[in-house]
Amino acid sequence: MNDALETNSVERPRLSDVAALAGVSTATVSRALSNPDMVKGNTRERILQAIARLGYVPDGAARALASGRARMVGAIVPTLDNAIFARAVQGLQSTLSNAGYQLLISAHEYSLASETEAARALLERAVDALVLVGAEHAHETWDMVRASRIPVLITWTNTAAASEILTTTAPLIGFDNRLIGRLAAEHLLSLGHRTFGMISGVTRHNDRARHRVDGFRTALAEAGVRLPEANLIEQPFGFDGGRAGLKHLMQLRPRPTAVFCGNDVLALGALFEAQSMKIDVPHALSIVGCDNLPISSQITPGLSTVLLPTYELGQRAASTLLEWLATGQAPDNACLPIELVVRGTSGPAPN
Amino acid sequence: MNDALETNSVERPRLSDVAALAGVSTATVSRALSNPDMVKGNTRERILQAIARLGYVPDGAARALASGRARMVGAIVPTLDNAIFARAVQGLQSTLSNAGYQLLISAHEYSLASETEAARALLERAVDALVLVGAEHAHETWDMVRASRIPVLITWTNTAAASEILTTTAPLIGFDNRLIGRLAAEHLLSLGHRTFGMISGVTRHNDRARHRVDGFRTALAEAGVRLPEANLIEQPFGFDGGRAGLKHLMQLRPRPTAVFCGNDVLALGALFEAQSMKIDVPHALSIVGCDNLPISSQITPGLSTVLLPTYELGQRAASTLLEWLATGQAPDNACLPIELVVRGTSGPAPN
DNA sequence: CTGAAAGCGCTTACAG
DNA sequence: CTGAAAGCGCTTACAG
Repeated sequence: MNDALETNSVERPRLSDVAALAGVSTATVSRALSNPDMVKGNTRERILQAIARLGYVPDGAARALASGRARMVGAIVPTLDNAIFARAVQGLQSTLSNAGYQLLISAHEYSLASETEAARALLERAVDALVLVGAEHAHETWDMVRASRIPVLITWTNTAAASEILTTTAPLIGFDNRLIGRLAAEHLLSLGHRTFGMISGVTRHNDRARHRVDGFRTALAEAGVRLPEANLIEQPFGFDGGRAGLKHLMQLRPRPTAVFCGNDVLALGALFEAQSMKIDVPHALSIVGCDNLPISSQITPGLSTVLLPTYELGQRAASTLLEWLATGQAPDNACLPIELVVRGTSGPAPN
Repeated sequence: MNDALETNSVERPRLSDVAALAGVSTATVSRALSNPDMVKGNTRERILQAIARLGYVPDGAARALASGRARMVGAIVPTLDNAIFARAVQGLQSTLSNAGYQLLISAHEYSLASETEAARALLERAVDALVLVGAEHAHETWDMVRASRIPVLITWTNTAAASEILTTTAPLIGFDNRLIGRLAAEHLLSLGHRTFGMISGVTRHNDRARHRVDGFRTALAEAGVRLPEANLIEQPFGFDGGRAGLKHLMQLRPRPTAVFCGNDVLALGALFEAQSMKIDVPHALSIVGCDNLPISSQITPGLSTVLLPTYELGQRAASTLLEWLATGQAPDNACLPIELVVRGTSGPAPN
């Protein structure tokens, strides 16, 4: 019965159409929508009916311009093609949308320059806040972000960028990436390993990767074990990187009996390569990853890993940002708990 | 040297600030930005300098309101937690952002109701276009989408929703999901299998899943093979679903010698369960999945699968939408090519 | 090639 | 509790 209204009108209905139909002013309709208890129940009723009748959907651009809030949050991640970031984004998105915020997403594929472009693009959409991964960003990115005066949250790390010429900082919600490396080292040391390898993601412009290397190396050093340069290889994240890394490590002499990988994708690649090479994991080689991807608990032979609660990270980042937006109070830094999950590592084979 | 300007101004610079500094009208600045060759090179120069000097970033809300284009596209996917959707979103995002469009993303977790909510939320942000997965959506979703009068693209399927009480349709860019099932069936039949099982995702409200079942069953029937009800089990997407599905199938008598899974996540779960059950894959059991996730080419024993070019799908959807927005011409439907990738399937064990 | 001015569709003090 | 009106920061015919 409202077909005529819905189907025949050439124009999308406006707030004023609703107001006219309900016999009130546009101001009242606006209030009924954003501040329902400012209008009398009776009036509200009529307005809601008019809205339903017309199929009215507010225009976010106008609303954002008038109110100064777009109810959108931007996020820039390295890639969605790694489950670990996809999960975090999922956590971010679901928490935001429950609070009426939408997520504008962009990926920079590990390029600082495209991150800058992405930041510009998101800021141009008038996002209310921005989520970044890691503390290391191009000067231009920091400049723009600062100039925009919107809340910015750094995730995935609990450590401000080291090479700070910049005074710029932002609240951090993340993990202690050094501890990740330390947990791996201590675990492998406790099993009796003495010869190690590490396959890291590319550390340039990636503070998380660097800190993981750092923590691993430091913990080994504390135990009196040195990690030679050759025993640390950087590879692009991906199965192939893990495979190439392992291939390299396995031709070293003495051959490492334990390998720590910067994340689970590398670790899985290493595992697959070990299988191809007929290396007996875990008896001839123990592998520890990081992330605890769903697949990591399924795969055989077992893959030990450091569990990162990334979905929770996404949720936490979202709720932190929402509170920041609501109160105007910048939040404290937070460091989410991580834990080592042991599956199928063993001591070095006696020889 | 522009520190004073950048750091001390309390307000974010406006178009009018740029105009004042460059000594032109706001109209000219606006043109310099969106239609550079409408302004003299000389003038443009000065404007660009003023912009750089002030660190001006346009306000997207105002721009969207005035121009009627937000330069944003909304996408609603079932979940980002499956690599296959994450990849498609990545393809979508990168193509869009190259064209100056940003992606507003939402996930509905296989709930039609939350899809409706997501659609409303995105439409309220005044997106210029919308991308949906599958042709089956709540009545309310279709209504809103139609009322919004923006381009809407259906992806992942090449078939309009069957139970169309609705006259609503939208251009389709996707795969022939029936063919996926058919390819799996024909492959397994050609190996000599006669007893089959299928682990499908939940088919309710999921046309893609339904069509895959359909195609599998139809192709078997054409070869004179019936798929008994008990040999088809629906499971939620996830490793656990695959595991549970396989457990069920393996206790049937006669026991299936070949299993087709609705996607690779289910197939991997089935594979893991087979390993747990010490079933020799592929000799005692052949498994075929769908998607060709990166992991699927790495895993042992081999997993045959139907390769879906989902990254390309994302790109294609983006470019189609961009052209639609540019020309106003609704695009034709498109069906992307798929192909069977054979890895480690075998004929049934002789008995 | 450039400017003055209207207008995009909302929100929000300010009155009442 | 409600309305009249100004204003958010752009774009875009319309003139010149």
